[in-house]
Amino acid sequence: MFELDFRSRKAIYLQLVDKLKQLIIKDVLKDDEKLPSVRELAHQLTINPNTIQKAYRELESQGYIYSVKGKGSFVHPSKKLENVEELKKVREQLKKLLAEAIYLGMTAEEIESLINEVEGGEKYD
Amino acid sequence: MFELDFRSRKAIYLQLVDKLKQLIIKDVLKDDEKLPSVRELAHQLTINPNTIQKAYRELESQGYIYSVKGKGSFVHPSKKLENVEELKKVREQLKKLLAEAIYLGMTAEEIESLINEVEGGEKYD
DNA sequence: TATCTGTATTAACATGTGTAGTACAGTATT
DNA sequence: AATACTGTACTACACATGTTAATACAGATA
Repeated sequence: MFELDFRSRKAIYLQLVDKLKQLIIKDVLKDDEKLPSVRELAHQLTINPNTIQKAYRELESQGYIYSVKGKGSFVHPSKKLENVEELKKVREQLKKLLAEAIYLGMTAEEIESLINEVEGGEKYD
Repeated sequence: MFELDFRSRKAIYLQLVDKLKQLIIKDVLKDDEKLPSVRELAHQLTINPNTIQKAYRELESQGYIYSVKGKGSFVHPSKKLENVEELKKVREQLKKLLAEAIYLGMTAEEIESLINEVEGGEKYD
C-alpha cells in the first residue's frame, strides 16, 4: 500500500497519517471505502498494531476516517467545508508556508500553477 | 520578543525556529541584524541556553542565519533562489498542503487572495 | 584583564514513540 | 452457539528525543 521510512526522525504513526491522508485527498481511497484492519496493516508493514491504531485514532480525530467496533475503519465522506477546525488550521499553515515559499523565491505564478496541478486531485504521484 | 507554548507537544526549539523564521521572512529582522545572544534569549524566555543554541543551529543549517564565535548570530541576507534544497522541500510541502486545503473546501480564488495578502511580507501579524 | 560572544561535553530527568502481550466488546459467518 | 474477524484498552518495557544543569574552551571587544 505504501512505504515507511524507519530511519526518519518523523514518527511512524505520523508518516502513516500523512500517507493515508494523501490517499484520501487524492481520492485513491473512495468515500466509505474500508481501510485495512489494524492487525492486517500492522502485519503488512511489519510494525505493531498499536502504532496503526494510533494513526487511525489521529485520522479519526481529524475527520478523515471513522471506525466501527467489530466492522472496521472507513473513509469519511468529504462533505466539504464541514470540518471547520481542520480548515482553520490548514489555512494558517498555508499562510506561513506561502510566505516562506515567496521568501525563498517562488513567484505567484509558480504557486498558481501548483494549484492548477493539484486541483481536482486526480494525480496519484 | 515572542511567546512559547510550553504545554504544546511541539518541541520548544522547533517553536523557536518557526517564530524566528517568521520574523526573518516578514522582514521584522533585517539582513545582518544581530539576534539576541544565546544566553540573553535563554534568560528572557526562562529556558535553557542549550535549547536556544539548538534552534540557532537548526536555523543556520537551513540558511536563515549565520553565527560567528565571539560576535553573535545574525540574519542571513536573503539572496533569493540561493537556498535550492530548502526551496525544494517547501515546494513539496506546499503541494501537499494545497491539495489538503482544496480537499477541505478552499477555492483557488481564496488561495490566491492569501498569496496577495502574504506577498511583500509587510504584515507583522 | 574582564566580559561578552558561540560552541562543546557530560549527566540527569521527563516525555514520546514503538513493541509486546493480553484482554474485552461488537460484528459476521458458519 | 461457536468461531473468527473487527476496534479498543491497558500494562510494561526499551529506546530515542527534548530539556535542563553545570562546566569548560575559544574568539571578540572594550
